[in-house]
Amino acid sequence: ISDDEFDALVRREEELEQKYPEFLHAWRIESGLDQTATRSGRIGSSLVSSSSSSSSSSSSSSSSSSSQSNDNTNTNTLISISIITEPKLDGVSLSLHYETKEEFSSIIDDDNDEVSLDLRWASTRGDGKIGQDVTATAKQISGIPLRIQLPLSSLSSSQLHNNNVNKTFAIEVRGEVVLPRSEFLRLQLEREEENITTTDNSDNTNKTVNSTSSSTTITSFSNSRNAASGILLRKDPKNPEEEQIQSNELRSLLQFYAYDISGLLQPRDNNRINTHRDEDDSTNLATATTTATKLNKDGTKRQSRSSSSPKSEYDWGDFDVDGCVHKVSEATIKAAMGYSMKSPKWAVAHKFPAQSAVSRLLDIVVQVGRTGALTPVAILEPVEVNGVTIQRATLHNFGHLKEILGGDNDDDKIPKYEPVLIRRAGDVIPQVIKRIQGSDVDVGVDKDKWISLEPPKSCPACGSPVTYDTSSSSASSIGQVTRCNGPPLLCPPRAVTSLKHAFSRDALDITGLSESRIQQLMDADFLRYPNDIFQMEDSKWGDIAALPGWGEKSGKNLRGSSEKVATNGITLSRFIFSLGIRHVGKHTSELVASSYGTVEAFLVALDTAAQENTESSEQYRPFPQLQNKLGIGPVMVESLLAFSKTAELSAAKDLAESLNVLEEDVVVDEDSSETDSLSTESTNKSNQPWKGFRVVFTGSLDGMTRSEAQRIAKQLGAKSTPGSVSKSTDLVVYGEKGGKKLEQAQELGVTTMYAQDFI
DNA sequence: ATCGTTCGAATGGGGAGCCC
DNA sequence: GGGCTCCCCATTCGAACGAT
Repeated sequence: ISDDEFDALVRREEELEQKYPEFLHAWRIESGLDQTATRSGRIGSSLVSSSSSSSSSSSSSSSSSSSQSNDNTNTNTLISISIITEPKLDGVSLSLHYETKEEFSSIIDDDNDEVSLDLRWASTRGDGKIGQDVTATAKQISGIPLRIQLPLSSLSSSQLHNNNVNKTFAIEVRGEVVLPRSEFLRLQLEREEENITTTDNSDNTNKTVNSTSSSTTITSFSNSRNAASGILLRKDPKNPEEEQIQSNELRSLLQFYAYDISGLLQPRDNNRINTHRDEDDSTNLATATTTATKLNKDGTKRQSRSSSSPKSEYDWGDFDVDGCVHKVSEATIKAAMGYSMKSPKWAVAHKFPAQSAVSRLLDIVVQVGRTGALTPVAILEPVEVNGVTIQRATLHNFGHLKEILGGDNDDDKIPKYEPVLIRRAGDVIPQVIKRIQGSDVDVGVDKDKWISLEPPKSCPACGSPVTYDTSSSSASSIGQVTRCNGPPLLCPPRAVTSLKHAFSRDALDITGLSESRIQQLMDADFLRYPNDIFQMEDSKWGDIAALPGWGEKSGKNLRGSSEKVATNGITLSRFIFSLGIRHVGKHTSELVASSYGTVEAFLVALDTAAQENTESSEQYRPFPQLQNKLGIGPVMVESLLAFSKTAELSAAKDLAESLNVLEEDVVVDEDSSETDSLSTESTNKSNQPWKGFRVVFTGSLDGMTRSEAQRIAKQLGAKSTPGSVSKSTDLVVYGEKGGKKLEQAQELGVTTMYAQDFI
């Protein structure tokens, strides 16, 4: 529901509470949170409700609870959580990695009271994927220290007595790179002026090779986030000194504000570096009132920038802010809450409402996706929203489309030029909100002026009949995805997007091949299967370079890219991901890869599956290795089975032939491949002391991550390794600082085991 | 002119675990 | 077993940048 609807509900609740105070929950009165909860909307209420659930059911596992402070005998114990609110800067996120020079052991031995960490590298996009390496630029950005000193006392005792003595000690600092608005405006003016003068010159002396700048006209920046991004990604200029200076100047305009420090920085005994405020003090960050925390540790004196702008560095009136972020400040609770794949779970963003505008619907076109999904897209009269022109917006599917545009009578068509309300969701994505009935344009009965809202009966690209995703229970057609049911490779848009997917960065990682280039190569008969790029004959590379839009350089680059992949090889999970099997994305590919280890094993499994009788009643029979894999269910197995029976299987085999597909190794974080010793263990069925157990891990397990431990438990026959303790739990393995779960286990009489014994 | 990348949200799904 | 939450998967949009 929209923020407006939510606020309306909150107001109604307030009214009801005043009218019937006898129904107020005890926690609302006690917590003192009720005011903020209603005022700040979602964030407040979601936190309140989660803490209320933990107090109402005695055995539920609240995320963390500071166990020392459980001296309160009240059954309605509330966990006190402090929330810090900061502005959400609109910039480019940056991940900084700092590492000690020496191994960890020597740091302790030297009787230092500080650890120094040096900036190793900086990359855009910190989570999971490695973004672009921008280390060189980052070193010149104001607010990014080259070295950080941390007091040893800030490290937890478990870290100090860690077994990993011969590892270096590293932390990751995440933050936002921004260009202050004043600088942005100044740059914009400068560029506009420069453009006027250069265009004036070029009118007369077009031929003169100008020495000051490249021949392309300098376009002015349109918004400060993109400008920051552009400056950040700008590479080191090779040639003239002049450009070098200009580049350095631009870089020095950027500023960095940290919002998260993670890695091995842990609280010690819950005292040191506990709340946000303490964290600030210990690393000499800004005070709590400054909102954006600035990482500005001494030791590295940044050259102070030109004092043209004497404003306070914490005056965020000079920054673009697109909302605010509410964060849990206690480090222990933050650590317990952890991260999802994309973002921390201890922070919630509350964004400013998006601007909306009115446009007109000109047409609805149907796009064909890689999996055959037919997606309706609205073609709109161009309108300006938040400084950009909107002309298209996805309508997701035909059920959703009808709900938005269907009108009062559930029409199956809509007149052209009908006004629609649109906005940019999150200030980025064009979105059609609703139809505004009552057009001032009368289109009459002209058939061309009416736009159909019905899904097509056949694929607009290849003419194959369509199917509708059958949702398991609901028979309603709302929201169903319409799909092209024909052979994927005979449907042009599907063939192109399949190849695009196979060459994408997370798959085979071939650069220089966009969708349009792939289309071009397919039309010219150079490309049909992914493997073709690796089997290209020498002469054909020349032919490609001769195609329109190509050149010697681009041809050579593409060839270089493919040869690099061929020689360096790719991991098994990337190989599997590149096949584009439905329901088998990046993560699932890793799961599958970790089940088979080698391509050979994987292909053999597909082969045997292909020969299986489809009528088999046992769901996992075609893929016994996947049976106990968490995260892989019947639909995925079905999808793999379907793939094994298509012609694409032989294409996959060819690809495996010409590529060096690497065995998965333990470098992968979660659910990584099996090491040799483990796989022999797993094949030895007799060695399963925990057969059928449900095993829960809690506390820190020396020497291994929790996911590693969970995997090993499964090797030992464990049935599942859930995250919390319940009645059905058979065994709890506890390490240092295992708090609540251990207590619960003892209450429930579940068997427990010390982590060292487990190891 | 093209390519790859960045920012972000919305849709409807599958898989898994927990509570009742 | 139904209801619910959380994570993962696929798909869509546009502007700006450096490099080519």
